[in-house]
Amino acid sequence: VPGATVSPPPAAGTPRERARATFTADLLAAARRQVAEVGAAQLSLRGVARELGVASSAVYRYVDSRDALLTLLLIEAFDEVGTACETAFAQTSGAGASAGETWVAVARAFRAWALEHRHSYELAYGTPVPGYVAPADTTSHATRVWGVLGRLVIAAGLDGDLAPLSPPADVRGLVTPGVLAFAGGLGDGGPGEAGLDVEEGVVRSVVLFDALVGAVSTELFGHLHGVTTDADRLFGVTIAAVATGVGLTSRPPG
Amino acid sequence: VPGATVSPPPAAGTPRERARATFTADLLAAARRQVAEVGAAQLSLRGVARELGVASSAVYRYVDSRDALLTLLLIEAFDEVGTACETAFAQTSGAGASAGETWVAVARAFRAWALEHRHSYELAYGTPVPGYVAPADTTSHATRVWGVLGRLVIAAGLDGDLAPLSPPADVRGLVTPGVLAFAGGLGDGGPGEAGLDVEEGVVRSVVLFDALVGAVSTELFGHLHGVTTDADRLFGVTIAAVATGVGLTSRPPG
DNA sequence: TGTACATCAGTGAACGCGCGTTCACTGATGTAC
DNA sequence: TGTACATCAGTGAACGCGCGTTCACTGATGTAC
Repeated sequence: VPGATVSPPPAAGTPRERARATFTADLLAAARRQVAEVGAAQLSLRGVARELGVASSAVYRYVDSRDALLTLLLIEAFDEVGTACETAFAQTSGAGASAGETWVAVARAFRAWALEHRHSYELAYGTPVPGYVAPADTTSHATRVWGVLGRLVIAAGLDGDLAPLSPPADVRGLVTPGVLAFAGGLGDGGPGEAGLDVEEGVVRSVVLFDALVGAVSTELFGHLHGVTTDADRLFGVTIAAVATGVGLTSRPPG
Repeated sequence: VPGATVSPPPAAGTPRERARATFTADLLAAARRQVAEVGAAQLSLRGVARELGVASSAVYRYVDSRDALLTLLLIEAFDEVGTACETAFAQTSGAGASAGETWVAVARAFRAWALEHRHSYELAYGTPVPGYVAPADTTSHATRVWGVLGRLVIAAGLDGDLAPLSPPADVRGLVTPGVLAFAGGLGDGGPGEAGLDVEEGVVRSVVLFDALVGAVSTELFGHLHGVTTDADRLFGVTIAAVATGVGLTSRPPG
């Protein structure tokens, strides 16, 4: 009956596999909750096991080590924020918004995710967790936000919404070949086809990325505590100002 | 002999007091080294005691708790970076540089300190140390960098180097009264006398501050790893772009 | 100058806590004939 | 359908480590008379 295995039933696999899958899901959920509560640096396998009502050694049937669990959560975090930014980009630019408006929407999505998942943000963009180094296979997930920023710049160029860098800067040789290749593969046919300087585009993306991390980190880590009466609005103004800096013009409608 | 106590000798105080002072200095130095090596989150009183060759309980004669020690180091960090920025500001603006040039110099000083004191930067501007809350008396030290940025904006306004916020933004009611008062006391007579909108000036300072933290955090926390061939130059371009965003024009010389 | 007392520095043991990881083990679930 | 064996899940105890903080204590350094 080889055909039977082709179309998987609602819950696929042998009973054992299903049990394993659900327990793994529970384990990840518990780990997520733990990170949300105490932060990634304080994530402990024993704590997770405790929450699941299971011996601490049992966790090792499902996960190689604490660091492996951290990696799973890190990938999840990058995917969440990546999806949030991609969605915001698609919806806003799809609705015919200017590059500046799209940028603000993406930035707001980034911030909203960070505020909702404070400790995931810390794990992804904060101080590295002591003793933990993210393995190489996390980068493809981390890159998704970069992809959005890159396409944002490209779209702005295509729409004529891109002012020259001001002050003018020589960016030749600033960007790594690997990243140049990555940027070249973005958008419809890439930035080159749009007559854009790829290197300069990457630099603009870096400024945008720095702005995201800067604005969210200062707010989340308490450096704006007592400074503003309306963090939301201040974020918007801040983000818009940076847009001007990178040359993302927000043309008046019409 | 009350007059004798008025002019303190080179090493002041009773022998006991002097011993206490030097031991305290040694303790702080060891704690500094420890933070530089393993990071603030991993700072331990036992580790410090070990480095000093002393019983762990002995440290409690000099410091109330681990948190109190962290506070001392945090204040030190803020003072270091504050001094660095203040010096850069004074030297550059004193040499007749434009607002844009002064801003770049201050930003470079900020970054240089961060690179040299990685873990102090993390303590001051990174993810909060789990379980530690900075007491209120650290804020006056944290504020020094803010003071530099504020005076920078004021100086730019006085020199006519300040373009209107672009895109124009309504910033009324955005800033807390306390911070408005702080900003009003900056510079020679304050921003009001220079015909500046104090609230708008604070917002500009926030953008600059976010840019500092953003650029340094992304670099230090590894998010630009493999992106650039010259982090120094990229930082300069990034920072200059933000200057344009907040309206700090760098007029061509002459 | 000398004695009696108070102050302070530093010791070492202990309390109580938490952690990651390993390992021999008991049972249950699957598989092959 | 039934038996013999292999696989896997989960247990509980243990190893070895580190931490912050307390506490009764020994000595040395200071102070008052």
